[in-house]
Amino acid sequence: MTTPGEDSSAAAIPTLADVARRANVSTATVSRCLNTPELVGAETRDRVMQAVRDLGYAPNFNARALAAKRTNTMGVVIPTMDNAIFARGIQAFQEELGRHGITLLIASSAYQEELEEEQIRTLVARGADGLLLIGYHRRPEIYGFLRRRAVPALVAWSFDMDEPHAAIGFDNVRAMADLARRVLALGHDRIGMISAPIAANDRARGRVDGLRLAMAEAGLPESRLTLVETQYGIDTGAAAFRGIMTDVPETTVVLCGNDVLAIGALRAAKGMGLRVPADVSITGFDDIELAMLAEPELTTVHVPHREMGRRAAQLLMRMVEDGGAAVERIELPTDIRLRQSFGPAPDRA
Amino acid sequence: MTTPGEDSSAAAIPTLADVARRANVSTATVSRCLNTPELVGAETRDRVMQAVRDLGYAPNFNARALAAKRTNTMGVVIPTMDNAIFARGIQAFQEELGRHGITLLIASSAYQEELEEEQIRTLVARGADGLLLIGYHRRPEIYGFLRRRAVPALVAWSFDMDEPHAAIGFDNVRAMADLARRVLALGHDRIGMISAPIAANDRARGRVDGLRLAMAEAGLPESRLTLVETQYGIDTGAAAFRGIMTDVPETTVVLCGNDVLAIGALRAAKGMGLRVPADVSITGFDDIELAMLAEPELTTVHVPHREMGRRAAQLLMRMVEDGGAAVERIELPTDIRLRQSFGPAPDRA
DNA sequence: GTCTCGAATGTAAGCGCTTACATTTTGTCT
DNA sequence: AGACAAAATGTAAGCGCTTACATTCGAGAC
Repeated sequence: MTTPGEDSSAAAIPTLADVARRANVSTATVSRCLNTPELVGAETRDRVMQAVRDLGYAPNFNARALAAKRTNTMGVVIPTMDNAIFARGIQAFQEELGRHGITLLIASSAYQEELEEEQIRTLVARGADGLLLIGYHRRPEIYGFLRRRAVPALVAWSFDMDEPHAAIGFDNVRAMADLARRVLALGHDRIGMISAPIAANDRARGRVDGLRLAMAEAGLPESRLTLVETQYGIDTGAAAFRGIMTDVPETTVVLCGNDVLAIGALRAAKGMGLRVPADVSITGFDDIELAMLAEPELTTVHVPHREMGRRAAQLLMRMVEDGGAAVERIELPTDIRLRQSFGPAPDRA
Repeated sequence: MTTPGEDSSAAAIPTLADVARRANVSTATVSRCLNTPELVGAETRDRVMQAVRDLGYAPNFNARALAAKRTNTMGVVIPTMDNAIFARGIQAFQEELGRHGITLLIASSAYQEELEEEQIRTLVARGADGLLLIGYHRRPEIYGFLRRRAVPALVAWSFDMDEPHAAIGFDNVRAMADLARRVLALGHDRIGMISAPIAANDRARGRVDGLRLAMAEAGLPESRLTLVETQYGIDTGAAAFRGIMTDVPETTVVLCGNDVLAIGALRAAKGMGLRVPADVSITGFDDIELAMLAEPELTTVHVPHREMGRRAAQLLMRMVEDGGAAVERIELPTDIRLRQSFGPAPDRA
């Protein structure tokens, strides 16, 4: 029957020691079989692996992490889950990590700065080997904390040569400036912009700056710009658009800080009986799947999300490898997708 | 300029013992301050907390988990991140957990069965106190494994009284049958259906079954149904729609297994010059944000995602509390949102 | 044969924390 | 003033794993 102390009903979770006992080796050998099999004799190895199978043994991750100081885990804190923008990039990031046997811990900050800090600390406490962070903006203390803990962090979705951190992303200022130049070239001179809240979001800020830059180049005074900041969302985008067109009916184009806001604007325009782009042009940013489905199709800035995710994974793994010694910065190109929602400025009678 | 002893290169990560030393107490007391402060004298507590702050101490999660056998962590495996359908529910799930100081580990299976198994095992190895699983379908071994490990698991997004597992969700069969009855009542008798792959997906299967059920009730033979299975995606939905309308041009309505496929179908219809719903009706399932933005607005089955997420969290926490003794099943109501994409069957000349 | 060396395995010391149990301190009641 | 319970704190044994170091063994090299 059952060996005494091996009461099946109490079937405890098998441990390394159980495997060792069954295979008649020391725990060290079992551990080696699992981690560095080449150091173990073939015969022994087979015996051990058989025992592993028999017992249905699975290593306890926490114990392993504790003993080995390495977790094969990366962490990421995204502003929100509920957002097609990050979904694609993160998915690619995860896939690439998965290919290398690394698990991804995902946390979301709900666009709240303090929550992001907390999540970062949690991730570090959980032993993440490296962290992917969205955008540069966060208190210096956090970066200090990360450095002290020797946890390599990679900033994504942004790129700025003036920032000292490792990053992979694109230059939000330049990307938006490029788009804005096209806009201005078509005679638009009463500009609206709907932006996500700028305070804690360098990407949003950069996009606004890009527009301002292009306007300055074109000699358009600041007064020609109507800027509205609003939370991320289709509804809020729609409301912001209505606000702009009510306050400044002469507006000929509304640039949006992201596609979701733009979709909202598009919808609001339709609701107000405005034709797009005959009466007013609308543009987005990100080129999410929806952009091409909108009616009319949305002109927007295309961002290589999947490539960014994939390469972010590779880069971060490398950083973990060599202790984050070198600070690499990778700038990814964006390009403008001109679609139906954008046309020349209307002739105002 | 650095404070002596704060040599950034050597600054080791502070441990419980460091805090204890600095506060002049035993490690046990520090631990109690952190976990059960009411057991510690006020004065001592202050001293310890001060030391914690001074040192910037943060508990090592893995060590804690190892010693305490409790991680305050839940896990979830979702088919894909890149999917508005789960995003909302999971976000609510996470928020509710967060309110109770529990972290969520998210893994994605890319709709692959084996990958899901692997992720479940990983999550368990990482010490998740409980698991949220999408749908019932998975090998019995997995459920056995979970039981042996005493990790409570809650199935979501599905509900079936015949299944023995704890669950919170809705009856996919009934929900789709309800919608289908409405469809049939309006004279449609050449039915197309675009479904996600059914093999490993009880939700998708249930929805198809629901349609079949309604057809049977209405006395419509199986031959009146054109069923296409295809991967999740707008493009694939569009392709499937084209396929159906090409093969069986008399089709008067196409029901889709989810909104994303339906959006694709809508788009394809437009591309083919078909008017919706004058020439053909189209319906979706899930009522994601896009449904109302589609052109025409999409008729669909509304699912209370956020409520499901929130209550799933509560239920799962309770299950962890009492060791998953009682098997609770919660059925959530769905309802039909009739919108523009759906109308009476056209008179075929 | 003896010596050396490398391969295979074992021994045991932690990793940073929790917690049962033991001990000391304090306050209360007679 | 003494006895005793309750409150506060300490002691120390692990949790399950990795890994530096020690040991054993057999195969050449001489």
